[in-house]
Amino acid sequence: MNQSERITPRTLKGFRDYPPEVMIPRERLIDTARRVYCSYGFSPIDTPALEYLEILVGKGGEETDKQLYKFQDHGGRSVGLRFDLTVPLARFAAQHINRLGTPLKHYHIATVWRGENTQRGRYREFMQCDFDTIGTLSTAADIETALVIHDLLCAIGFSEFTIRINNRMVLTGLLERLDLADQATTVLRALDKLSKIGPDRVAEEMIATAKATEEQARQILRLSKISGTHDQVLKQIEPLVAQSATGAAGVTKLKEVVDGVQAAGIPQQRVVLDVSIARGLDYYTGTVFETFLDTLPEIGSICSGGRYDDLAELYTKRKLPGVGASLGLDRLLAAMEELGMVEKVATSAEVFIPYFDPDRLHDYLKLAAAIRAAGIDVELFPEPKKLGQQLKYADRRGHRIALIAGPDEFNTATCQVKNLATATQQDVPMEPDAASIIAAVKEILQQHPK
RNA sequence: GUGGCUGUAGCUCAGCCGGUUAGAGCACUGGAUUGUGGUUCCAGGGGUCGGGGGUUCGAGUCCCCUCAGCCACCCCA
Repeated sequence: MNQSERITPRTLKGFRDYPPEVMIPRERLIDTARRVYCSYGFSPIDTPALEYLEILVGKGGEETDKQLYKFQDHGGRSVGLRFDLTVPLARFAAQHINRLGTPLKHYHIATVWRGENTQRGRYREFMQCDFDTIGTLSTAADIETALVIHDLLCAIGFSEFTIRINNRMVLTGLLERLDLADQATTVLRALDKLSKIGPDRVAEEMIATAKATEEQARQILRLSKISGTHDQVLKQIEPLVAQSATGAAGVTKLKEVVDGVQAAGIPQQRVVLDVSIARGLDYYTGTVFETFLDTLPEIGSICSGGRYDDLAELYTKRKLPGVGASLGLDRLLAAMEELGMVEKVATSAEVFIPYFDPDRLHDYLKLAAAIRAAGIDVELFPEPKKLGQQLKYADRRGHRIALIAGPDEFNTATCQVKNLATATQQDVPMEPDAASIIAAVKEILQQHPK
């Protein structure tokens, strides 16, 4: 082919290829998320990547609409790629609730698309792992959401992280009292930046964009000075929202959530009441969560969510309150990569069989089949190269055990079981069903678990 | 979407005021070692210098456009 005709292989901005060393930890993470979600009784769902545009538009606020990938399909329909998994879930719930009943406990692990500018841990195509409880107003579901986030991060292998919790009603109550309720979104957006830009600039922004007075801004920022134990924080918030029924209810809910979380046995320091977190998305109405890694806070929240009691009302008359959260799989992976938590292996098969004796292909195939039948992943090298080269390949790919059998071994009906990590090996009898070999392999895998 | 920085081998980078055949380390392939990997030694392959256009006798180097990455804003997982 002429060089000028050749197409440059490339990927779009914010879209990535996933080679094995990326996919293996990625799939492990997905497995972990599945396991934790299932352990709380959540069951899997999926929805289409493409939705009618009207389903997606106007749910997360102006900014999210700008980031939506939208176009006309072949039939002239206005369509869009899903921006998150919460909006499709709300549609799903509204559409199927009569058949499924409540409460609905679902998890949804899938790709979403946002046409925004890229940055580290921030892509245009990325995967979210959502779990949601639909159809109950009970605070038990809010508490459980925090517990799932906690268990999930522990299961992934984190010990130093902080789940920040707030309730939007607290903020709404305060804004009502200050007669700023109609500016809620802009005020909350500004407040959300508190940890990043500091109180002075938040105040400036509130005055500029939300038309707040200096006194109003000062009142709101009193929240930011609140700190201490859960009880201390709650005591300080109470008087600020006392005149507002909404605010008082928010404080009560907040207390119920932290009490429940504590009762479930979660270490206090991992859960922080932070009245400044507001979440950008417009649809949150109650409890909100953000989760930060203490060792890498600058990457942003890696698991966020909250209660959205009115989202499904856009699709159904029926009241369908929901609460849930979303693990940002790709952002978390970027963080783990940076923290050196991602082991670089190119294979998940523990056992490697070198193609040693060129005349014994069938014996190797049989051996591999017997080991696979025992539930152990095994790779047979495809060509009878020099043994040293094959072992080098096995070492590089991250196999853990090599089963070496050449003419000598076949003559004595044995097989060398070699532990690649410790460079030790043992001769094991090779039976037709490979029982002794399988036993030896299992023993090594047990002694040196991953 | 706006602004800034960056782009040379698979990776990390060097390459002077534009000058002839574009370098290093690591990685890769082969050999030393015709049956044993992660150490060592030797050899080799691999680049139209992100892409396109311009200035120039001459461009990796200067200018413009474009694509991509990073950073800030914005927003968020």
